[in-house]
Amino acid sequence: MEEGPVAGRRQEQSERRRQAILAAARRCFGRDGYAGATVAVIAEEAGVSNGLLYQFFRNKDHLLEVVLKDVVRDWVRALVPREDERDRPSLALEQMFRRSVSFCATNPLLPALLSSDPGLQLQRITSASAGRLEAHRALIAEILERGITQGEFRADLDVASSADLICQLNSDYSRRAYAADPDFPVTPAIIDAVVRFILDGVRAR
Amino acid sequence: MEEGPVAGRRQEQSERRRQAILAAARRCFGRDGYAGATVAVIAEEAGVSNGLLYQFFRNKDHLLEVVLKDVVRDWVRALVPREDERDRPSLALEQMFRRSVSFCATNPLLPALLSSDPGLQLQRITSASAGRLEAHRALIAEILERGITQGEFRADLDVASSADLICQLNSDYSRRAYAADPDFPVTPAIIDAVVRFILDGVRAR
Amino acid sequence: MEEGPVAGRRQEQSERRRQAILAAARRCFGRDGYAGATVAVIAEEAGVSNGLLYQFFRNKDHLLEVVLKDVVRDWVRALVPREDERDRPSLALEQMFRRSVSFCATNPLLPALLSSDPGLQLQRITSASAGRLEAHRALIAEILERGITQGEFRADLDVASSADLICQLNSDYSRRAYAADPDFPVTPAIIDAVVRFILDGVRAR
Amino acid sequence: MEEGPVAGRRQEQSERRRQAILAAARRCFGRDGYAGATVAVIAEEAGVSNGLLYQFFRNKDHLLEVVLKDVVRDWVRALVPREDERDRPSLALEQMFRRSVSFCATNPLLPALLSSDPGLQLQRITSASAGRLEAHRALIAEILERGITQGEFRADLDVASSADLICQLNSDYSRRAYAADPDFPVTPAIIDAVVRFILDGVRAR
DNA sequence: TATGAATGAGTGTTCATTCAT
DNA sequence: AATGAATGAACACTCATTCAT
Repeated sequence: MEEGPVAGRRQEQSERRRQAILAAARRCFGRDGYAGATVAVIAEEAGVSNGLLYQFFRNKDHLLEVVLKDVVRDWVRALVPREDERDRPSLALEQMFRRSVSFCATNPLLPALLSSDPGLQLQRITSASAGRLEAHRALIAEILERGITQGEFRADLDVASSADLICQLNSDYSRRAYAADPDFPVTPAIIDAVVRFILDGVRAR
Repeated sequence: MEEGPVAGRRQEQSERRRQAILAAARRCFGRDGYAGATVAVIAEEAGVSNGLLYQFFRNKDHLLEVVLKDVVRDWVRALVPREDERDRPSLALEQMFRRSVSFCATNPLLPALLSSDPGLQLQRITSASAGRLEAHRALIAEILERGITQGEFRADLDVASSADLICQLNSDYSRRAYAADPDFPVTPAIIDAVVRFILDGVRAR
Repeated sequence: MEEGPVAGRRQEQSERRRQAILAAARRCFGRDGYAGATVAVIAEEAGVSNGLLYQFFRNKDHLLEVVLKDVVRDWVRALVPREDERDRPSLALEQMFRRSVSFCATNPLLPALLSSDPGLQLQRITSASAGRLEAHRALIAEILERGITQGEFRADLDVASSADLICQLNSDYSRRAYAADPDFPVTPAIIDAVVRFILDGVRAR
Repeated sequence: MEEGPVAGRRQEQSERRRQAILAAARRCFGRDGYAGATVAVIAEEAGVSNGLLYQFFRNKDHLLEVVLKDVVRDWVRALVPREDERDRPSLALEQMFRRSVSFCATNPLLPALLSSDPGLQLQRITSASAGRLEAHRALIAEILERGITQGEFRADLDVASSADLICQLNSDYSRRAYAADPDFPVTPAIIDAVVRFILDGVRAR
């Protein structure tokens, strides 16, 4: 009924808790997978009660759905080329790759999404996000086309396949950067090698 | 107690059932993920009773562990260069890539393993298999070294990073070949493009 | 603290809200049963907040208790013979029956009470209302006695049992009139038949 | 695989447990209503584990469905006129009434069904049983018709309405016989009075 | 007085695991 | 060796109740 600082503070705390739940869910889903993560643990890590979760999200599925949308949104946002990269396709490709890796290194869950984790059984859910990945691939294709036009990239490049490959490497090393598997560390040297590899593959000789 | 043909036949049937369970488990884990697969369904698909499973395997975890070891063993076996590829590093790389994709296209579960599927919660388990993946990478490194020695590959190649990258692409497209996501199909054109990318990246100019 | 028209108006609105809650509770309990009705829905239908309910009623049980008392009070009030029926026992019986049916047709919840709905788990609660039902039966007995005295009813009538029977039929058809089960509709013809049955059973030959 | 006394004994015990669950469910549903009865309590009263219940019944709903079907089947079975009552309509009506009361006095849950307990919210479920109640009413109508033909019952009897009324009383006192409410006991005297009332209403003068 | 965000005990249900046969 | 009936711990989810505002 009453609007004002009082209602505001309450609403504010409520929103803070909602965010805490989302953050905890990102961590848990990313760490334990969908089935492995329990609502109870998510709530505990968020520092709220079991039931509060259901005031914000219809059910566990819905929570995951929202988390995924947020993560993918953040990721795609990070990938968009900066203004000064517009006319330098090679740089655009390189920076996109590096930003993606950086992003994932600090963002749980995306790896699972990118690898189409069968444990998530997310057919319906991820299809919503699939469009965004497609957009990402289209973005790369666009950069490649521009590079060809400008003569910086090979004229005979198979744009579609190359975009797929680059998009794939983007996802891969981003995922591994997060997973931080000690047996397969993603060192700066490797990152540099991959960048060189990509550019070698697309650049005109 | 009894030795002879009867005991032999029994043992034989027992081994056949064990294999049936392992085959069903491969399918189920690959299709449904670890948490999604139920012991009951695995037993049913194997055509045995629920309880028999526990005569061969300590528990669900153990079953997965054995399945994974087998799958990785089969995979690595398929990757080893053929005799006639020994002295042709480029061909060896290409065939290794193509064989891996073929293998995964008909082998559920490996993709999940390769992507460190968090749904599988394989931290402890995969460490056992990690050694084999490491061996795979070493194998690639060996091919690269030979190619450099023979002058077929670039002399300034970063062997370790390149091996990592190629191993990664191996896993990626193998995984995707199995997943068969309609939104991201792995067409022959893409396979060819990836092969070309790899060879472009390592070959001497 | 403050006395005057403001306090009065506040108190007035408070009472109006209390009544809104009671009305909503009648509807909900009648429609959904005790366990099926939720405090949240009752509050919503009453147009008040969840918590306000607990300012007027100790808990859900208490709310039901009050609702039941009110309903039974209204019902019994409706049953009391009118002035002009005082000396005409047959008419009194008939009108009582018809009024009860009419009352229940527009009053949820009473039917559930009348049928000792186990879903309501009313053992302790209804005992409070039982006295009123007993009063109703006594009322019928009284009418029967008067009818016997006046020679309109059979002299050998088992008053207690007959009162019980009539009270029962009262409840039955009242309940059914509300339930409005399409498979067992309470038509005017049935009402008439029941009235005739009752009068046939008690009237002197 | 193996059929014989061993498998038989196991199967036998299994069936015994199934029956124990059904019996416990009858008691619990009858005593506590659908929502009030918990699966845990039913299992405990049946002396089995929580989970076993779900080997026999899909879920709580299904369990109730089966229980209801059984109860109604038993009840209707009890109501069918005996051979020697065939040509004596008055006796048939009387015995039907008395048998129904006896049946319900020892059979939990039927009362709840008969009173269309809204707490059960059984629309879909009971509709299956509604047919049986309809059959019951048809049975009474048949007896009435025969009585009219034989000249034992009033020629001007409204058969449909009378059948409804008698069916209703059948249900009522059956229900009350089970509920055994101390405030409204069903004494033999009352039973006799109701029987007399019914026969008075239908018999020719 | 009035709100509704927050709680947590309790529910129905699943499923890995055991064990009598 | 093999079965599958039986177990019970664990899960997602609901809802009566409380309390800071």
